[in-house]
Amino acid sequence: MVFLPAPDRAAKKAPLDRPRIVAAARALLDAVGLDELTMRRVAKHLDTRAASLYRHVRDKDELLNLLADEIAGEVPLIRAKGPWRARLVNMATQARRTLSTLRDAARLLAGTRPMGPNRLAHIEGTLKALCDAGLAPREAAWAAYHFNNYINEFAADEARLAAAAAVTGLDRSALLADARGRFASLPAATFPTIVALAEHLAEDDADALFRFGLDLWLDGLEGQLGR
Amino acid sequence: MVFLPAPDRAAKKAPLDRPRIVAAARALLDAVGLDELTMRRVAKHLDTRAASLYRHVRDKDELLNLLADEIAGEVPLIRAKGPWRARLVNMATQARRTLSTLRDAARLLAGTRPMGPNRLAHIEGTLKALCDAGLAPREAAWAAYHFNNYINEFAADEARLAAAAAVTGLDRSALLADARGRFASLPAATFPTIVALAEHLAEDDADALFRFGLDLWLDGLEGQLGR
DNA sequence: AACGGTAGCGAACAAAGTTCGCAATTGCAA
DNA sequence: TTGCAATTGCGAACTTTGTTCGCTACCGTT
Repeated sequence: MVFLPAPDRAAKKAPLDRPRIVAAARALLDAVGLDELTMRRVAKHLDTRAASLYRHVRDKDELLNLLADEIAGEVPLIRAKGPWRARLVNMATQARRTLSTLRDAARLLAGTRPMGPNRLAHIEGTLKALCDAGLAPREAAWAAYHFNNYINEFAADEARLAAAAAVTGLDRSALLADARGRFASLPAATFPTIVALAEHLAEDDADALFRFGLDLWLDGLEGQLGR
Repeated sequence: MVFLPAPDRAAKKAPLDRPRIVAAARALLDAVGLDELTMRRVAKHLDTRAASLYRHVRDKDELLNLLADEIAGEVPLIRAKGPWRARLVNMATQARRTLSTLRDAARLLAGTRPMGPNRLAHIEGTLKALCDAGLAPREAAWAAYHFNNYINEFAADEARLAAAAAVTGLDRSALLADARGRFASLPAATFPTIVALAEHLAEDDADALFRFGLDLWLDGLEGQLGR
């Protein structure tokens, strides 16, 4: 007859379930980042131990997929009204803003498959806009793939930069300045163009860079419409 | 006085150095893939133990960066002659072909920073072509960033698919067919466009998909030239 | 009141990256 | 040739991670 854990003592510790686990992972993603998001840490955050999580989640991969869709749910959906190009610009801008704000969000999305309801909702919106633009089904599907990839990968690259900054202790702009310095001091005989353009090669203006690539792509798409 | 390891016995085991370590990693990347590329395995391939590697390489990250540049060296360089657009198409096509052929090559490039000589050579070529096209320095730098990202990320996505296939045991087209099936059987009320376009959403035609996105992008770039 | 299924979790495992300190070897100078 | 210092190899160990096993305790039903 063991009495150690005081018989009733107040808080009974709410039972574990998937939503609570995902919520804990969500909180930790912000707090410690994707690289430090471990099963043990998620468990500790729920005041339990890692083994318990496996009653509710097959493995870490499943948890990350759940988390990825959770994140996707935080990206605002754009209403399917108005001219298609403005809609796509809105979608892209919002998505990037959100993904860049949320720590490691883009890296997470890039590493998981988009089959959760929230991610599907965004794909649905993109496809709708592209069909409204007048693209044939096949081209719309292809364009949607590239559109989502563009956003995700751009944001993922930003996240990688941020993560690198976190590791080195320097901040983002210091890291970029360093890269510019390296470009500038390469042998001009071997890499003349790199050296000449060094100052533009790691500019600290992600917004403009993102907008530039997006507009390029949308211009191409508009051209595609006239066959 | 210990005689155990037979005094002279033929092969003396060549000394370790960076090139030999990188070569071993290169061989293993093909043989076992990026996920199974461990320091211990690299060491074993050189008939030594993991600890020895650290005399020649700071850590695994450095080795991966070295390996990434090695891989980049296997992507053929395109001569800086002829019309800029054809050059860019050649570069992109060659790079993708190579990266898709070499197991996990693109994933590796996506996860490392492009500061080795081979990767720089490719950047130089891209920048040169874009300058020749008549872009202003700033735009050329931005466009080069997006160009290389497009190739890398496309190939990285293919690599992820291949890796997923390797894990599940199914092959690439089975996986895509499965994805198509999932899209098709979603609730049509919530995701009408996805369901309607399901058959195009995970098509098994990477070449066409790549070409489509590339042309879109180049079209946009051409438009940019007329200011 | 008994009992069967489920949830929690302590303990342990295997794999990985990395470090430490010692032994062997090598290169260089006298 | 000899002696010494610097380099190199590496066995052993530490840490962290994902994951599994099997026991215990509980909960709801009959």
